[in-house]
Amino acid sequence: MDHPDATAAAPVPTIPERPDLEGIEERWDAVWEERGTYRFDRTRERSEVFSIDTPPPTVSGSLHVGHVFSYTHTDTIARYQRMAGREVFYPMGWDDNGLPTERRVQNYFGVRCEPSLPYDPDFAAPDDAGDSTAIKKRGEIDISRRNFIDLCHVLTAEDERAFETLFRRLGLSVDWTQHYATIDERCQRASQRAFLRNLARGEAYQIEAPSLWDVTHRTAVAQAELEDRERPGAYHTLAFHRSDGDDVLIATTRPELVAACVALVAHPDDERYQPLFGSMVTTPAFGVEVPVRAHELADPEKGTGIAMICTFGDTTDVTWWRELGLDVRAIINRAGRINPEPPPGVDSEAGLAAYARLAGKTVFSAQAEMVEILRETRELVGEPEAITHPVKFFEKGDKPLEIVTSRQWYIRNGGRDADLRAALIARGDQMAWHPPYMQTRYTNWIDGLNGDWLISRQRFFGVPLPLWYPLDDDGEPIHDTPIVPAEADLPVDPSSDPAPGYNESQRGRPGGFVGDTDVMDTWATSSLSPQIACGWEEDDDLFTRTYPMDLRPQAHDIIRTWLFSTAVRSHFEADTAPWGHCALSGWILDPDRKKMSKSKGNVVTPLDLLDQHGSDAVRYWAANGRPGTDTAFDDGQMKIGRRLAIKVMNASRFALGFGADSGTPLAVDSEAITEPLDRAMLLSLADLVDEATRAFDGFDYARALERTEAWFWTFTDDHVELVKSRAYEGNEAGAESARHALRLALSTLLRLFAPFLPFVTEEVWSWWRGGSVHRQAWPTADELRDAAAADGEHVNPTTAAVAAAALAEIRRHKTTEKRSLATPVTACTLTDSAERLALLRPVLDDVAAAARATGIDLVEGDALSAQVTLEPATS
RNA sequence: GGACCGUUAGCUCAGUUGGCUAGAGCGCUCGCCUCACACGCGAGAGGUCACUGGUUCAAGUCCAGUACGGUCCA
Repeated sequence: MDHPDATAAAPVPTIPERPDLEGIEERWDAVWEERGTYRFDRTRERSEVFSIDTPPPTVSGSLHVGHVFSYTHTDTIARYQRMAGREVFYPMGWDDNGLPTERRVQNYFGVRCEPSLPYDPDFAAPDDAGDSTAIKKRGEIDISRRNFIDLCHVLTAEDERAFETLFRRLGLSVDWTQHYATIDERCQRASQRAFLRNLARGEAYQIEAPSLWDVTHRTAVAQAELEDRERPGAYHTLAFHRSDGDDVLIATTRPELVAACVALVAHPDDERYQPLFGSMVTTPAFGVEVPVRAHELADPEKGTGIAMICTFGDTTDVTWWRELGLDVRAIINRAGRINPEPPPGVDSEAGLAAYARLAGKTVFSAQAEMVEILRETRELVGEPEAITHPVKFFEKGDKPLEIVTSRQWYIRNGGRDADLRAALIARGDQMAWHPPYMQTRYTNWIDGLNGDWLISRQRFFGVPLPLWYPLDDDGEPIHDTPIVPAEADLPVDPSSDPAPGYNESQRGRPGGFVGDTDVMDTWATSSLSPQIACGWEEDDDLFTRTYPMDLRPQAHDIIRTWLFSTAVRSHFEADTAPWGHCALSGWILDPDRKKMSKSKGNVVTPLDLLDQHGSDAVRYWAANGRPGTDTAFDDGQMKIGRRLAIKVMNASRFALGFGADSGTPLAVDSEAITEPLDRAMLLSLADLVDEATRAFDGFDYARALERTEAWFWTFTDDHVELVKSRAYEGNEAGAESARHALRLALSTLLRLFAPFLPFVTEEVWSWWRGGSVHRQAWPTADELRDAAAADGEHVNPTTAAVAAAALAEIRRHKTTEKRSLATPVTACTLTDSAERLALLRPVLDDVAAAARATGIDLVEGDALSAQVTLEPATS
């Protein structure tokens, strides 16, 4: 069934005298909203729907040029699909869940989340919010997690309004009645429900194990949130001691961990150390006996080829520790300081004395102290050798990650299971990747996983793990038997809601219960965006019409996080890939080819850009960025976009100027199109439609735009000039042919441009056509080819190019003579090949008229040339 | 260290299964108020397609390698 706009009757035309672009964004946004132009029609079948899993931008920041860029790409595809007959499901989400918001709420309101506090239903936001001096004076107020989350809503609501304003201004054809926020109740419910189902099926589990730990935020982090940063460090060569009195030298960048050393390791093939395998050595300073072991991960090239294994210095230590079955001798606590108590094995007098000098120190100062100790014991060999090496950081952190042992929740992701890994890689083959090489990143990431997905975070602002634990008679939690809520009761906050079957008064009491205080990783919620947007388990009707979704657009840097985790959730929950297509957009680079970033001060405010150039112009620039390709910020392109929008208006004014004052709607009658030049133009346009359609079907919006734009400029420069005289003052049939062809071409062009320039095309469409251009049918080449041969006569499509070349040749003479193009030609002889002259003859009158020539003589020759006599200059 | 992407006119980029004298826009130069548009129109200059080999009748396009830039992962 067609949308009503597609069949709306044409109005009496109203063509402005001097059309301009001022204010069209606000005007049309209001109209689209009022008419529900982009409202999703949920009566349509799945096969008729095109559903888009829009990336929810992080609310506690501000939108930047990169958003404008990539969201425009998606919108061009949405608009194309809508015109191509699909009912587009295009919701918008906001990602307000997570650390960035937490920090902002904390600072803005002067509060601190204390998950052990009960919910206070009467709590009101502090009235000195935003006043940092007042807050400093009174200090932070401790509030419950649920109250904290309420404040979050207050603050993010403002940002979300600003974001919506910007996106509307940009012309995104989002259905604004469909939206979600990752911390809202619906998302919390979905997130907890999915977790409980993962748990029930054995896909989620908890384990006490060494994991990556950010000491600043005091939380565990996942592999996907790591980044390597180059940091200065130094190799310290230390002497371990053999029982025969010889020393074994090892090089380490972390001498402060000697007390945590549990073994030495070298490569099994390393002949230097083979005699030592299986023997014991003692550690410097502490005199602890540790074994020498063999493992392939030891790098013979690195340092002295033999390394110390500590619990835990890095992820390789964890691997060695696990695979070699070593002891635990942990010395770093969750605050990133050396434990007050020495680890097992450190019990000699000298060892205890040395350890006492480290206890309580930060890792940084412990290192300095340890080096001092080793100098005193003469077990530091030579001087430390300064190096630069990659160190693992939490992407949002500013101190190196440590590894501490803690009880955490995980979701299986193939990191420990070859079958699951293969299955998830195979999911990649069920999606079409745009551009295709992005799939390699997905596959590589999964191949490189070294553990399951750690989802518990020791933070507050997030979706709580929906779990309680019974307390034994001593008041200790029994972690092995977590208590789960009924799905009907979701969402729950275990720190405010009592466990099922218990009273709140039993919280924390022996024999009672305790709530899990952790929240889930942000990605554990946003990985469910298809389920959330499509109404999983809450709106079955919507779900069957929209899921799995058609398109996931996103930036390529979050393939390892958002894209992959979404694939994991859909794999478990629905045994399917979450989408048929994923489109990866590139970065915006500044003119120096560096990634745009705030710290460099080169970020331009998107709203300023839209104000300055107009939304269509900014979209034009964005749509020129090819899928997956990094693109330089270039306001020159925006200026070109603006010129294009203006040109569309002016050309439309010309094309529609004939019969516009008759008081009747302007007709497009293909029967009237009889002139060969008009017909040849339509054939060329048909080819363009084919090409643009093919490009869009392959998600290559940039190509569709490029071709349409190039065709349009040729159209205005050549075709319009060639038919102008005939349209104005030709005989009845000739004039009508020109006019109807111009209108048909314009109607087609407006639709081809509509995905890119939604405002100006809608404006021009409204001058003479009914309904919204954005709900019209995408043009087809067939309708144009039929119109070009309404009477069964076929024209050679090359005709248009030959005529244009002839006109250009005459124009060149006028330019060379430095005369106006309006200068009359008193005599003209054109030479060209016989074939081309045959094409030229039927359209010669058009060429002559455009050249202001009384007549043109044709002479057969090798190549195109012209002899032109101009009317003498009157000076 | 591994993988992926890129390298075409001063700048930004097209160039689809190998087949033109390698294109566009911007910028530059020179002109032009031509009844849609001076926010415009016409014309011109400008390139050893990063480099080295190879396949082929034919390579910007395919293959191998090198250099440089970028990204992701170790």
